[in-house]
Amino acid sequence: MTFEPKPVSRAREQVEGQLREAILSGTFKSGDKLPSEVELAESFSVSRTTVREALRTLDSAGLITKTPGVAGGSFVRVVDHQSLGMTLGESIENTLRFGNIGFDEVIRVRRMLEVPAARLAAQHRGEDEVERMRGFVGRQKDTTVDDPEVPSLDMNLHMAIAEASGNRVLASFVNALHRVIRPVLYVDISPEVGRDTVGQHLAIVRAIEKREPEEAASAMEEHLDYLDGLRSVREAAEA
Amino acid sequence: MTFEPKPVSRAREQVEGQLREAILSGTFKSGDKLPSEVELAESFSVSRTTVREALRTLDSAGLITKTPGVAGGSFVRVVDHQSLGMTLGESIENTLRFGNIGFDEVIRVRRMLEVPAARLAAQHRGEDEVERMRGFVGRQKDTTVDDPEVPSLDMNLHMAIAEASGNRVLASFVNALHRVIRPVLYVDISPEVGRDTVGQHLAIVRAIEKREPEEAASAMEEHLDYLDGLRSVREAAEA
DNA sequence: ATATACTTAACGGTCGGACAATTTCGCAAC
DNA sequence: GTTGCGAAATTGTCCGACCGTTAAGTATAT
Repeated sequence: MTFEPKPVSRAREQVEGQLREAILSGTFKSGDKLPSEVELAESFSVSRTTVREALRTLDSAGLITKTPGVAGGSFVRVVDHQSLGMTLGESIENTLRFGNIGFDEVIRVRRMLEVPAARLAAQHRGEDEVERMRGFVGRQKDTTVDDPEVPSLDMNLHMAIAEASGNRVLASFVNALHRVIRPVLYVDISPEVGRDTVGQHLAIVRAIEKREPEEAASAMEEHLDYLDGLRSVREAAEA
Repeated sequence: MTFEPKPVSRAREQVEGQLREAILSGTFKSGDKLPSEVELAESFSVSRTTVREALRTLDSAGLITKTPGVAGGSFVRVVDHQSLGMTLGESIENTLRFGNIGFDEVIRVRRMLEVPAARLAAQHRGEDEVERMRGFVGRQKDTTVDDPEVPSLDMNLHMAIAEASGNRVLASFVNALHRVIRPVLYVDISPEVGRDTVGQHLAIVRAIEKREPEEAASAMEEHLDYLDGLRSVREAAEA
């Protein structure tokens, strides 16, 4: 029997652990306000400083939000797949900036996820979801390429497709990847590229609307091929 | 011109932002030791409390580690794809426990990633990576099903395959998913299931060794089909 | 009656200083 | 060589005070 020394548990960690467990096990539900810092300090018999450090960790982990003011306090955040995407995106962004993953690797994983997403969307879509997609494509058609909201329109469409797949893990992954892709991909696009993109988007949405999984998948693949082509052209020009 | 509201920046956030930026931009490199808390407090002209809150956030975000003692301090953590997987896994686990994503959704995304991973591994594998895989399979063959390290052996193999794909984003995603899958999937497995699993693992590894992408992909798909079958049988039994 | 300005109270945010706990290192003793 | 001990540096925790923000209530002016 190997004896494993258990790392000493600092007061902060214990408070943090108990609160995290209480939140995840549902003792505090979404939107609930947990006791004030002084109350928590008293019930744990620690200083307010220690409680605050624990709360800061939970805040940074996305489990709670803190708001000042008389009606303020620590509130349990809604931990849905949307916020999950944000959180994942941040971590990926860090690793990317750190240089320990490459942008091309992100792009390839994107393809692994978005093509099946389009296929699934064609199977599971609802009427309202198709309407949302059409809305994004329509607005994209009406905007000029220098409009600052072009990137987010594109991202919104891709995310709408991923959400229509019915798989929330898939949606949050796509969300996370786009958070990293968006700032890089949409620089210096010509009006012609804008028209091409809208056309490809329209093809994807139409296939989803018709409930044609394979058509949707190949339309998405074609779209991603087109984008990859743009990127390699641009990179070659820069070199 | 729309006037955008000014989200006031708390002192803690500014310190945190500057430090984060310094780390990500490479001013502090991996393993570097940041100035002590008192030094930081002086240079930012804030109290040590504020500096500590900022450091706590960075710690929780995985950018630094803090160790007490005379040779202690805040050190820049290596932000590689390995640690990324850990971080992503935690967030996914939270969302799963919170009930806002389902285990079946995790499983489906796993398939979207691991099948291409096997295919890519067959293309990009190195000799040492095959050796690692064989090592895991071999040890798995020699262990009994009640051995507590069976789950981690299985996970290690799947991760070795994902890493051999050469795509670190893919590897970290697979890593993250397995962190969630592991505690759920490996309960009450029979010796027969153990033998089947080893056989399927062996088939995958052999295909990768032979550099046969499609064979590797279909072997992986078969393996995942088998696991899904087990799960639905067990769920039916529980109901 | 309605809008405006002022006060109050509750809470998180910041401060400063103190002490405890942990770890490393050097040095002495055995 | 091992053990024991003290010194030093750094994070961890504590306390008490005050500042800043916010919601709500109250008075005041229009």
